[in-house]
Amino acid sequence: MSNNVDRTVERRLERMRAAVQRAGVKLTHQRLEIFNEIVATGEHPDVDTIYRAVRQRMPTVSIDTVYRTLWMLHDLGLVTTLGPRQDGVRFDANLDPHHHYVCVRCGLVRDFESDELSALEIPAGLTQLGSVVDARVEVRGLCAQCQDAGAPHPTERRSTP
Amino acid sequence: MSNNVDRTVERRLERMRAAVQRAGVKLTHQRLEIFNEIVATGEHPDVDTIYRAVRQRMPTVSIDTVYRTLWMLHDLGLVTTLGPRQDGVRFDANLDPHHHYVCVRCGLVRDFESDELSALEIPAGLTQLGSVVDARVEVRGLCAQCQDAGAPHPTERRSTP
DNA sequence: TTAGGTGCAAATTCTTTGCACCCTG
DNA sequence: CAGGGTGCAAAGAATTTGCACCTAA
Repeated sequence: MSNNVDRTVERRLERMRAAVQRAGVKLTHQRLEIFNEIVATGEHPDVDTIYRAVRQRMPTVSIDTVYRTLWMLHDLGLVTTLGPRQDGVRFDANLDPHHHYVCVRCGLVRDFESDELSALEIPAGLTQLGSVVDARVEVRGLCAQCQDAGAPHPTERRSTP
Repeated sequence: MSNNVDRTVERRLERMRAAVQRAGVKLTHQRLEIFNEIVATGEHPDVDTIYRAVRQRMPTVSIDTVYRTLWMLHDLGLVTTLGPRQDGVRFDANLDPHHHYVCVRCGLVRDFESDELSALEIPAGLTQLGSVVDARVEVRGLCAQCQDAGAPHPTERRSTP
C-alpha cells in the first residue's frame, strides 16, 4: 500500500511539472517543495501548516512565497480549496473525484471514495443556476478523537486562546 | 410563495428568541437585527456583508459586535458556517437538511433541497473516523452570471483588486 | 543572459480585546 | 438595579505588496 501511495505522489508531481511548464512558469525548488508537501500528506493543510512543514527542509523559504505559490497552483487547477471560499483556506491536491468527512468540532477533514456517492443523480432544476462540474458529499460528524476528548456542547472557540 | 418565505423567517426568528433566552443571554436589538439579516437573505453572507447590511437599519452598530454575535449564534447552534473552517467564514441560518450549489468562480452559494440526495446511503467504513451527524452535497459549477461574464480560464484572484 | 521568482520588510486588511457606559431582564 | 452587552479604539493576526537580488531556462 505504501507503494501505491508513492505512485500516487509521483504521478501528481509529474502532472504538476508538466502543467507548470505548459503554463510557462518556472519550476523552482520552492514550488516543488510546497506542492510536494500538500500531495504527500493526506491532510488538507492550511497555509501556516504548509509553511512550517516546508521550512523543515528549506529553512529560508518565506511565508509570502508559500501564499504566492499556493494561489498559483490553484489558478493552474493543480490544487483545490476546501469549502467555497478563498479566504482562510485549506488546500487539497487530490483532484480525483472524492468526498470529505469533516469533524464539526476540530475541523479535521479526511478524504474518502465511494462509487455510489460519486454516481449521484443531480437534480435537473439546478441547471437553472449554472453549469455543473462535479458534486462532492460532505459528511459531517464528530471524529473519534473529539468524542474521546468529551464534547458536552459546542461552546468553544477558534485558534489562539 | 413570498408568504412561505415570511413564515420561514418568522419561524426561525421565533426559534432564535427561544434559544437565546434559554441560554440566558440577552435579546438585544443588535442580535435580533444581525440574525434577521442572515435569515432574511437566501444568501450566505460573510461578516463584512452582514455588517454593511445591518448598518443600514442601525448605523451605530460596530463590526466587533457583529463578530461577537455571529460566534455566539454559532455556539448556540443557530447558524452554521459554510465549509469546514471557522476562519474567513460565511454564515448559514438554514438548519434544515439541505445542499449547496457553489460557483467555483465567484463563490456564489445557493441552497437547494432534494429528497433523493438527503436520503444518501453513507458508507459504513466511515464510522471508523467518527460519528455521522449529517451529509451535505456540494454541487460545483459555473453560475449563469459567470458564464455570461466569459470565463476563459480560472486565472483571477480574490476580493479587492 | 534575462525575465520571472524569491526573500525581506513594510503596508493592508481582518479579527479580537480592554474598558467605560448603556440597556435588558 | 445589576450584570451582561455595546461601541470605541487599539492590539494582534493574517495576507499582500514593493523592491533589489537571485536563478531556472
